[in-house]
Amino acid sequence: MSTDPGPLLGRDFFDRDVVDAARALLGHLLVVAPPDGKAGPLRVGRIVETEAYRGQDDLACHAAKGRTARTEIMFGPPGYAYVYLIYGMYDLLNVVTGPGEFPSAVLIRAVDPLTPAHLLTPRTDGPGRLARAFDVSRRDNGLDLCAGESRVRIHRGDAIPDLAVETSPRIGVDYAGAWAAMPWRFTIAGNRFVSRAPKRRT
DNA sequence: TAAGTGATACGC
DNA sequence: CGTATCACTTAC
Repeated sequence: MSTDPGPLLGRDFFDRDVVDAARALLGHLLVVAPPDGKAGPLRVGRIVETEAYRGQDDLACHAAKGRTARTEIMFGPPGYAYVYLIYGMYDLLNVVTGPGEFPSAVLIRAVDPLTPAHLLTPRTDGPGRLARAFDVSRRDNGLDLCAGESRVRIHRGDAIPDLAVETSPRIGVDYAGAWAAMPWRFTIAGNRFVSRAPKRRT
């Protein structure tokens, strides 16, 4: 039923500083096939909101805890999925980036769905809703997003001009001190699927 | 505005 | 072992 989403992004795309990668991911396509044994449409969404989490010094980044079972994937090569559970309910999808094995990842916070809306149950604005709508969960942790046979992949989409990109502080990381102020959230200005930033805690 | 949910990391 | 915390969302 669906059209071919186009070429995959190669490993070299993700092999760069995470802040650059978070910016560059805007406009590209998250493509997710149904899990083995499950029916459903091919889900495709244009990435409209991302956040960068950068290394062990960044107190908002899970890698600040060091190399643990959970963060291990971030200490590996770029282009792999880092999926974890938050608040006991929501799976969040990240893409491991570089340079090299520098521990960092981009959180995909929202997509503009290209798959017809009536085929997607919930909304795709916000990282928890997105993972739920696209049926991404911890079982996908460690998947190679650059491999055509992977269930979860990222395909080339349209480039977004700098004028259409806004930056802001990351959401929900006020515990991270000065790191919370870094403008490492990237959004496509005015897109209706960008999540609404909740009021910051004090 | 608050509560829900369970893995994780850390202290004992 | 116990428990505080959490890159969120939804219902009151």
